Amino acid sequence: MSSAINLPRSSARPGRPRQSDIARQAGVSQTTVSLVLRGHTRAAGIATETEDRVRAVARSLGYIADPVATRMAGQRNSLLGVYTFSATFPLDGQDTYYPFLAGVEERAAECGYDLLLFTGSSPGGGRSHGADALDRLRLADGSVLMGRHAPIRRIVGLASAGYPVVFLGRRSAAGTTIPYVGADYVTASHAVAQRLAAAGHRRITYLREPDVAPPSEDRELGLRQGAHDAAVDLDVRVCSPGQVDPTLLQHLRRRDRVTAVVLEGTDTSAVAHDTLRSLPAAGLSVPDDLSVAALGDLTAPPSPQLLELSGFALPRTQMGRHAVDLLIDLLNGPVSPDGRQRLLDCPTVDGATIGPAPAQR
Amino acid sequence: MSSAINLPRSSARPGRPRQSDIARQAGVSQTTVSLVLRGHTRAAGIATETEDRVRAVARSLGYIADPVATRMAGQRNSLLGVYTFSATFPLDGQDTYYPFLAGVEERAAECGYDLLLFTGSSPGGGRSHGADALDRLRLADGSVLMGRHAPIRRIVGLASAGYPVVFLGRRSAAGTTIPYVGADYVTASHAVAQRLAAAGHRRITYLREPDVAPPSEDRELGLRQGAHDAAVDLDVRVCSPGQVDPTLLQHLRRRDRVTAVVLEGTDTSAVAHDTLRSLPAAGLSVPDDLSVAALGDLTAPPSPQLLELSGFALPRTQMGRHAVDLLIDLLNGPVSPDGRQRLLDCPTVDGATIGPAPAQR
DNA sequence: TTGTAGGCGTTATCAG
DNA sequence: CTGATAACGCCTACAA
Repeated sequence: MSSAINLPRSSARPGRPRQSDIARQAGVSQTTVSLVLRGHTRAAGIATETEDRVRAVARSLGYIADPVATRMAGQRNSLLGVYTFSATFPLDGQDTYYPFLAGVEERAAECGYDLLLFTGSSPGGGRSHGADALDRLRLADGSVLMGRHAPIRRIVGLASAGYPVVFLGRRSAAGTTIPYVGADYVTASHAVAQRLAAAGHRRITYLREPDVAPPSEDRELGLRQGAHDAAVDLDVRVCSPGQVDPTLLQHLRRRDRVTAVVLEGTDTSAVAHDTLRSLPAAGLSVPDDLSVAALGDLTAPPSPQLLELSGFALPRTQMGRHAVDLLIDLLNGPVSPDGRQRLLDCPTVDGATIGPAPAQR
Repeated sequence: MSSAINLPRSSARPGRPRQSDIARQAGVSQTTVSLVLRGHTRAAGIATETEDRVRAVARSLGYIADPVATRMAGQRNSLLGVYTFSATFPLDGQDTYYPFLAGVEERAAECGYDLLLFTGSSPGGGRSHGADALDRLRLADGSVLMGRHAPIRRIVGLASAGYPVVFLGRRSAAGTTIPYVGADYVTASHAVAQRLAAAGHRRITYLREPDVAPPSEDRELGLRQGAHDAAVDLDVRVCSPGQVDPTLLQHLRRRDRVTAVVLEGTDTSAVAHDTLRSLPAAGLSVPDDLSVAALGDLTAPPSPQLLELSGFALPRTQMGRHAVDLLIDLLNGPVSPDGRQRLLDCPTVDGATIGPAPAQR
């Protein structure tokens, strides 16, 4: 019989008061309780007297709506997923993703959403990046995705299956473009080239990481255009982490007559850090012997006493906030194609590492 | 008719696949799907063939159980809540909570849990700390709570209502003690007093923040005991942020003959940072004129070129990991009272700011 | 071996 | 103005 199921609720378990408890004590129906508690009393035209009575009983019982049931009844769960394609919280204190998360969290809070942090992407985790990892996104009403490397195809699949997704960073696959909030690397990098040119530099080198990822592609593009527009010699040099050493830097400066080096911030910024660490050993002082510019702020400063790098930063927190806004827009209905992609300006960082080009020796 | 209600689900909205969808495609009942997916196939004696078929359809549909419904039905959903009593991600880049979160995330991932980040606590958020904020925790199987200031009473309420909770930091209310994973501030602070004594300091001052919070209480206790054991003069000085200036420091050194100052790391470490910033203006060099020790690492270093502070650090990431372990233990059944509270050792930081006590002038 | 039915606590619709 | 009644998605005791 169902009594075996019912009894524990009504008697055995002291439990939390339910709307039906209030209803009984107030002598109304459970529906009325719900109406009153949700403030629909006007719309439903409920007697003020009734309302007061219900409210009183609710208070006296210390009633609190069960969030689980509430979300179950509404058809959304007010949960926004956050998925990072890489360790969400890198062990070595890299704070690449943290500011994004901060922005996401801030805005989500303001909008009444909680965050579902998917942990599948952690290295050594019990879960893999595999198929089911992405499927779990469905737990949330919609999700913000990020990470330098992401399986676009599958994300496109998700999105076109109607699942609301926003990528933090410009991403697109052949044909389709998924909703994203990115940084305008092209424009910002273009400006960096111009600044270097304005400082008199005629030969500059961009030390970029070898992996193919939109941020690096966009930077290279902007830098090339900027260099071209300013009639500056640009050498794009692809380096793996560990390949940059004092010798290379000396060669650049002495042999190739390069007067400015452009670095980029990535999830590890490994190449950039290598470069900065190699400068002293190379006997090059910044910006006297060599100017240095950064495309995007470097995470995890290598040493404390470094000069602030000139270049531009990423509006990470802002990006996080906008991503949430876009996601919520998506949740609330279709968004025009134009509105689905948003690029934010990168704040310029004056810094102290761009100086006038040294006279040719 | 209900068709008006049913249609949107089955056709209009692509939505998430439900067990009934699987059931239909697999030609079985929804019950069977549930049984199979929960692994009750043995107990229920379900044909292996049926099971395979169900599993295949589930996979092909990318089925994932709705965590809300799962919990509603009284089951676990493999979600761990994280609630911070203060902004989880402070705007000013303070990273007090981040390492905790990192530890929690790591361990949760290893154990197959996702994280539910409750955002109710953000300042300026649309939500308050109010009643419902804490109640949303129920969406998760259990929760990790943190924050220098927390409404213990209500947390005790939650815990004694049977909801699994672990506090990150030692917390107790009159009578009850909630499960926690804390840092052994007492022992670590005691050791700091001893170290100062060993360096010859006979008069030291502890500049602590005015608010009453367990970390500060424990530190004061340990420091007092350590000072007592080492026969050292300890002055505990309660300072509000902004009250520490060069003049105060000069007075301490010149008038009170204090040779060492002890600072504490809090969520803002405001007083500590004020102190550090005031040192140069006070004409005091560290550690020649004055030794400085830190009880807990200071978040958000005030200036880049500071010496590493001697004292101890917090094993934040470890604490986060242990909190998850404890929480999972709690989830799996009763934990002995002894096991419900865990204190971790604080790693000693040698640093460069404790020097021999200067000779009395 | 599989399906039926009822319940979890709330919201929403629709008669009365 | 109020109260049945039916979802929401899942789980499980019990029936067939």
